[in-house]
Amino acid sequence: MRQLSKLFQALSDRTRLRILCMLRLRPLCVCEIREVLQLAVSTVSKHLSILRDAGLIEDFKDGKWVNYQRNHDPQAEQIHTMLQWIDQWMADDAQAQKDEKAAAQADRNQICSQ
Amino acid sequence: MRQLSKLFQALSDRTRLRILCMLRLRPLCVCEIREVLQLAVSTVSKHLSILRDAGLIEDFKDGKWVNYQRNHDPQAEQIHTMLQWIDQWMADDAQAQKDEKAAAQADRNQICSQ
DNA sequence: TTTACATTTCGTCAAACAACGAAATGTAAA
DNA sequence: TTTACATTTCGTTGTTTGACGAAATGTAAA
Repeated sequence: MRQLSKLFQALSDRTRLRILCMLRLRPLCVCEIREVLQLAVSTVSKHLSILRDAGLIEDFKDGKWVNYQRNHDPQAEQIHTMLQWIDQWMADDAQAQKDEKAAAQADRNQICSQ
Repeated sequence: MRQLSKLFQALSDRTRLRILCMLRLRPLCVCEIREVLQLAVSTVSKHLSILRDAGLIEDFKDGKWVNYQRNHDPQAEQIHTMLQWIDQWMADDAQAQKDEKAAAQADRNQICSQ
């Protein structure tokens, strides 16, 4: 039950729901997500660690970047069901659509190192 | 999205998850739930109002008692899916089983008016 | 190894939250 | 109407949370 409440706790923040929606598009690095959300990098990093600790996303490194993607572990059936359930709920969400659009145009090579 | 984060916020507290599990058994009044949880009545009432505002449960009056049950509105498909998903996750949860047992034995006519 | 820079960790602050008891509300029986 | 009592609302308190900037960490190129 503790793990379950932790999962829901991770999902109870709108910023984190926005991140989950963005990650439908493709894996994103912290600065790409930061660009869309317009929040401090440390804040975004914290949100990502909460989503990861809840088992909703995972990360993989690519040079100096850390990419985040939705959990692809085939073991985690319930997480996948939950993510699909969220996708369904958010299907027509204006903010999510706006964010996905912005994320699609975000390019880490342009955004970073400013 | 606001409604969705509100739903997850309601689900992010272990006490409220325990209440949802108890309500699998039958509709319960505040004092029966209070008996199982061993919390102040005002605290339980607050938890119930949060679950209700999120659309997870509904109440109906029976004399001086207010009964709470899981949402039975046939319109609320997504809520039902979510409740089933939670049931599945909690299927083997020891605390939930203990609570359901305690709730089964709780009798409002004995518990109340002490 | 030095440098550049993406990311995480740390410390702080204001807002939100869960708990409680006391007071208010509502309902049914006396 | 008075009384009893289940429930809700209100005000307070300690804890958790989300935000930030600064400092620390890690990685790859110079």
